[in-house]
Order: sequence, then structure tokens, then C-alpha cells
Amino acid sequence: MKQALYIQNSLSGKKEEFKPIHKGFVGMYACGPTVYNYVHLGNCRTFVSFDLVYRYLLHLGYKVRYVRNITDVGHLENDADEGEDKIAKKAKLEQLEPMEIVQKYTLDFHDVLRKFNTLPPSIEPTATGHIIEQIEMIRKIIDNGYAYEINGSVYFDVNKYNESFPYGELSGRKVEELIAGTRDLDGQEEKRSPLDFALWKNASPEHIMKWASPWGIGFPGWHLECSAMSTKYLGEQFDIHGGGMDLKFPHHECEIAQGCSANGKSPVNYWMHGNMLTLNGRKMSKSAGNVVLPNELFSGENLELDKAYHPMVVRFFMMQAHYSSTLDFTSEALNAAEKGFDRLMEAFKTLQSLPAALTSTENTETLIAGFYEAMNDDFNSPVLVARLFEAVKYINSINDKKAGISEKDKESLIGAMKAFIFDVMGLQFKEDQDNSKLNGVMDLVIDLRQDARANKDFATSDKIRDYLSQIGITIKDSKDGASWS
RNA sequence: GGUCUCGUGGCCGAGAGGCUUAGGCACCGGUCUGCAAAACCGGUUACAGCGGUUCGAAUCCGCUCGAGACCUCCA
Repeated sequence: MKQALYIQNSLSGKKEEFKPIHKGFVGMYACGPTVYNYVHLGNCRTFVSFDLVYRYLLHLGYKVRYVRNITDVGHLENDADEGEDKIAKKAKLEQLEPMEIVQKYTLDFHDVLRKFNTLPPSIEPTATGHIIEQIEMIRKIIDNGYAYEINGSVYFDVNKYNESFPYGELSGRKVEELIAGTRDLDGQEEKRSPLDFALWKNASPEHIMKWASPWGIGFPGWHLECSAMSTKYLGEQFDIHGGGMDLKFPHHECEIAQGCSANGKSPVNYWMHGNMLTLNGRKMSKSAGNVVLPNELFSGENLELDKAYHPMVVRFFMMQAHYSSTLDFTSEALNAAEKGFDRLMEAFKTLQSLPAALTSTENTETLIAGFYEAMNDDFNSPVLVARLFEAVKYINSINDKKAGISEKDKESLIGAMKAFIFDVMGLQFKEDQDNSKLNGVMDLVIDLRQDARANKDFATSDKIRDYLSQIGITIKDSKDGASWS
């Protein structure tokens, strides 16, 4: 099946047909987290968004190399010399070795993303593991004349660069305007222009994380690691680079500048930016302090919420919005997502036990084509979800004997729904698949309850139903017997 | 202050010149049920405001109001 996939490219501002550099292969990079704190739900949204992209590319048959970094060198909190390394700061605070901080929050990150059922990237490189590559890249940039060394630090020369390349093309900024908007910060004397950014910073004696370099003891600048690692694993030019909107400027802009200045060509063909998750209408952000932690959500132990939500409900909630739109987080919206998710998953189960008819009353091919159409249009998962609910309606109608489906169509619909719900959207059933003992027990309970009902002993049957309901099991009676979920 | 984005029904959220009643949730009525739940059928609520372009605008343009993002670390 040949599918034309369109991607909204932040670089051109247009929706473009996706054409990989090497036919059948995709190189994709996404900016990972700085592991100095627990990942919050907003962080997760971006990773789930690019997981969707990754999964759909895989589904289309591409061989994808997906690289997502771990930033384990603390970026400076600001551009001034007094700025403190975030990880080092946290290390002092928690009285831990910086690498203990890194390890602690990396484990948390992996744990949370596993709960969200995101696929692990093909390569997950760390910044500290690529100091040599970063130094090499700096050397290249200096050799090409786009960076200068001063007092053991190396800065990128934005004005020089701007003479040959359009600095600001990604974020739609102009150097003159940027300079006009510059604020005076301390410790900027070393730089030729306030727009210049550090490639390498000289480390003061008390600085904890530092390495030897041709320019002395120091540590790499903010934006360099992504350039160094993407170049190493994906080449000087690759297909897709993703990240949150908030990284567009300056981070991604600097990546382009570093790539162009080191290798003479723009590193990325398709830039994709995921939008923010908002809480009370504001961007969820660590520094702003309005954050929901995934584990609080899963356990229900958060002041804002009155109940727990399954990770898959949260993932489905994210799928109901387009990755490029802001998504507002409220318990009301989550409750709605929970019901919708349950309905979708129940219908999928129902589909498999549906009796086949001679002919179908709906065109399943059109239905399935609609799934692809949605995803081909810049990974439009909310439209995909809407189309899946069309299938849900059809399935339930068949179940109510108001519609029919042929054996052949049933098989293809099962295949397509399975692919889009599980493989592409990355959803899973809430319950463990391995609950054979519980199934046995429930068979007995339902049997006893049916006996009670047959004897019109509704006190007993209702007692069973109410008790089960309290522990989260719903009994559904129908003509063909009861089921539970 | 500069740059940019957005404002859709009770809530979340697609759509982007006519032809989607998008979809989910909520709500109302009906079918089914011992009663519920689920499911099905039907229904209600909409494109921030004001102008303009057009045969036709939620969709394009202008202005007004409102919200947000980036310009400093952030997904």
C-alpha cells in the first residue's frame, strides 16, 4: 500500500509531502529531557507525540532510526558566567553526586515512558558520552571561521554566520530585531555580540562537571550535544527533527547554525514541533511550578484531581488532540477521555466475536482508508480517533443485529483497527492480559448471579453487582448473558 | 516592548471558502432491561466582536477585544 504522507514543516511553514533522503529509510531525532528532575506530563506529551510519528512511520514500512538524547550535562540557568549548572545545583541540593542525579531521573524518565507505552528509541545517546564528538564539532566550526575562543570559552559568532546563512529562518527572527530586544545580562563581556552562544564554557574550579578540551577545562554549551549526536548517528543531513515548541528558539535555531557552519549544509529536512500541554490555561512548566507528575496522575495522589487515571487513558487523551495544538489538561477532559477510551476498547473486543454475515452493510474499505487519510495528513490522530469511532458505531450496530459484516470485511477491519489502535496510537488494554484466574472466578460469580436473577432474588444479584462496581468491575447484562469489564 | 500563535456548542477537540449534523464526553427523549449499566435510535447547544472580499466565510483580509507562547533554562 502506497501512502503519501504529509508533514507540517516548521522550517517552511508548509505542509509538505514526506520524501526521505534514502528511499525506505528514515532518520529521526527528537530532543530528550534534561534529567535533573522528574518528567512532568507536559514533557511526556512531546515524547508521546513523537512516539506516534515513529510508530506510524514504522507502520508504513519505513526502517526508522530514531535517536532521542538524554541531556545529562546541566545547561546553565542563564547565559551569564554566574549561571549555575542545573544538575550540579540539584546535586548540591540533594547532596548527591551529579551522576546520581542523572541516574535517578533517567530511571524515572524510562519508567514513566514505559507506562505510557512509548517505544524505546533506536539509540538514546547521552551528552556526557559524546564530549569528544562535541569537541570535534567545535573545532570544525572554529576552522570554518564561525566561532572564536576567548578565556578558555568558545562562542558561536552569530553575526559572522548571518553573512552566509539565514540565522533565524526556523523561528522567523531577524538578527537586527533580536539585537534590539536584547536585555543586558551580567557576564556577557566575553561575547562579541549578545546573540552569540556558547559552544564551550570555561569551568571555574568549583564547577563539578567538567572535561579537558583544547581550550582548557570546561564543559559543552547548551545546543551542541544535539548537533554532535544527530550528526554522529544520522549523518550531516537527516529527515526529521522533532521537539517541543519551546525549543524552537534558540535551541533548534542554534542546531541549524551549528550544522551549517560545521558541515556547510542545513542538517534537517523536516522540522516538527509539538505544542504545549497547558494546565489552567498556562504552559505546564517546571520553572513556573505548575506541573502534574505522571505518577501522581496514575495513583490519584494529586491535589488537583479526585481520582486516578490509567496511563492509557492519558495517552488516549493526548491522541484526541493534534500534536501541534495546545492541549488543556482538566479532570473533566480526562474523565471524558476515559469513557471514550473504554468504549473504543470494548468495541474492539466485541468486533472479534461478531458473527459474520453474507454481506456487509458498511463499506469497510472506505472506513479503513479513512484511518490512513487521517494519519497521512500530518499525523492527525484526533481525526483518526473520530474515524475509529465510526467503526465503533458500526461494530455495536452489528452487535445489536442492526447491521452486518462479511467474514472477509471483518478480518480486514480487525487487522486495521488492531494496527491503528495498538501499533500506531500505541494504546493497550488497561487490564493485564494474563488474568485467567480472575476470568475463572468471574465466570463463577456471574453464573451465581444469573441463578439469583432466575429465581428473582434481585437482592442477591444487586448485591453482587454493587459490590463489583465498588471495586471497579462493571456487569453488563444482555440477552446472550452477562459480561464484565 | 519585539516576533508569533490561537479564540469553535456545557467541557475537550477536529475542520479551513459552499457539500463533515467531525468525533468524544455531558444533557434530554426513546428502544432494551426486574432495575441498572452497556448498546442502539433520535434530539439540543457553535464557529470572540465589528467591518470587508465573494454568488457564498467558522474558513480569506482589516480592525477591536481576549488568551497564550517565544525573545532567559524548559518538551
